[in-house]
Amino acid sequence: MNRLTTRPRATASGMTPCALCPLRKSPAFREFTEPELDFVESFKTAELKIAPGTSVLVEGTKSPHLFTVLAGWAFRYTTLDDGRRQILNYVMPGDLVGLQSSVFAEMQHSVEALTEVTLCVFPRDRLWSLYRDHPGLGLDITWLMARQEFVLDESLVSLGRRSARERIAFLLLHLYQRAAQVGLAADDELVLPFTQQHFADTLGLSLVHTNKTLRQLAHQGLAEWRGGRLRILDADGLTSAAAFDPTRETPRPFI
Amino acid sequence: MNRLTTRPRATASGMTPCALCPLRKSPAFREFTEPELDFVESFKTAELKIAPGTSVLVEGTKSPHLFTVLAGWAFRYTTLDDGRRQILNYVMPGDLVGLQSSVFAEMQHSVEALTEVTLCVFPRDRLWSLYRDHPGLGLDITWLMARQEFVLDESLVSLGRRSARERIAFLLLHLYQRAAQVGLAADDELVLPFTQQHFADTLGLSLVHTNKTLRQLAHQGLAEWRGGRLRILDADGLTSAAAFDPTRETPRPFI
DNA sequence: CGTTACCTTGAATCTCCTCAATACACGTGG
DNA sequence: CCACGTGTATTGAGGAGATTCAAGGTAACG
Repeated sequence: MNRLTTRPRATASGMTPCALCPLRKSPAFREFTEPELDFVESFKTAELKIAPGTSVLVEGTKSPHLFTVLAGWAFRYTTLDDGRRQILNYVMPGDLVGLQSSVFAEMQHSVEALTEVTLCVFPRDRLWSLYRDHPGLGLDITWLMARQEFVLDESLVSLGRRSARERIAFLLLHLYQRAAQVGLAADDELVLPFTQQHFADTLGLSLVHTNKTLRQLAHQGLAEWRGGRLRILDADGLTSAAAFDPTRETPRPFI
Repeated sequence: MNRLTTRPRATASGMTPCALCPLRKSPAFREFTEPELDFVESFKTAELKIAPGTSVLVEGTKSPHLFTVLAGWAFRYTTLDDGRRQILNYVMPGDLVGLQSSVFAEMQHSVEALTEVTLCVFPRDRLWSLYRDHPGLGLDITWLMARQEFVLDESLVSLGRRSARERIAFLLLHLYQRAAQVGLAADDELVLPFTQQHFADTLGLSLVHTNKTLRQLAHQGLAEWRGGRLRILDADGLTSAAAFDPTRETPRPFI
């Protein structure tokens, strides 16, 4: 992994040059070639910082932008007419946001920030030139989408076939693992920047039952979630409580 | 939509030439350019016919192939250690199968045929040249994946936030709509080439409860499923029973 | 004509949901 | 400094929806 020499680049003021992108330091991401880096840098038109609770994208609208998460947590969700909300997945640094609007007439889901989120903004009408001139980047997008699909598959298994206890154990492990991959978690500890209501809406459970099951896991010494901080006390116990399929290897991400 | 003149092409014997692909007649798919058609034809290395019940891909294995469904129905699923099965989605003509193995070390799910299925076989190690030399096709793959992700999103909402009755109504409508798009259904009728057990494993419900709820829908004159044939008796009633979000526009597919 | 696979229905049970009340932390204004 | 409001977490009680167990019915097939 030959690190690129960091040299100054022309970018809009205030924007992180892609060459200095903190994500590139992560071993989880692949190295860009020079032309790719140049392209991405010209493709990136802005950097956006949004406050917790702010919507990045709203279902039913059309966005001319495509985003990449540089820092912070968000979540993707849809709501039914009567207010029922289903959180589809959590969005972390390195994730792509809003590709769907490049493909469909309008957004089919919303995205909302949980912490302060820094986004790199790309104009979606230049997506075609990305595919045409930098097929390696096109393949990377495919990679990201396949990984995303895998996450959705696993969620579907959880909601369809796992008990409340299993779902919760699974989600806790999943979030820890994903956060750890981008350096947001370590030492079996992790800050969860959301409420148990979010958790319940992810799991397809009621808030009350989610809370009771979480308390059960804490009481059994498997994991503890207090004051917005998760501590995994017994990773093995939690794994078996999750009905994890141990043969399942989690794919490594890159951008 | 300027239809291409059908002319003979050199292909392996017994294989349908891509120029004559029956799927291309469908208004749901876009027209290929000449070079694209040539490439796809050379990319396609075989045509495979498999019997109902046969596995196309098996979880935990590594496949060197990428498939496209030319005809027939299949389903994609995973199983937990103790045998619980979750069907992730149904695979119909025009769908891509096995892209995940092009991206991950091994398959994370299995695919099994429901009817006799005809597959076009592509070597996954040439996927890179597809992206490099025919970015339009790369973009098409992105399109297909985005559509697939949308389907998974909707399933997640169903399993997470809809009642048994709503889930069943929704799935019936969803299947009818998808089948109709590729010419497998019309006049509110559709052949369902699987059992209620498959249905239950898709919906995250037990077989018994699935059956009882289906009977309820039949009794109320909304839809009837007898002898492998589904009849939608009251599309509007079924739609409202599904807790459909009417603002949600279903994207049109192409390959 | 018996076997097998699938569909159907009833009954008992349990998981999870809703309703309801309380506790706790935090910030605001008096 | 304390009363108060708001948002979140916690716990109990009762009930609905879905599960499991169990038993038949029906159709296809050798």
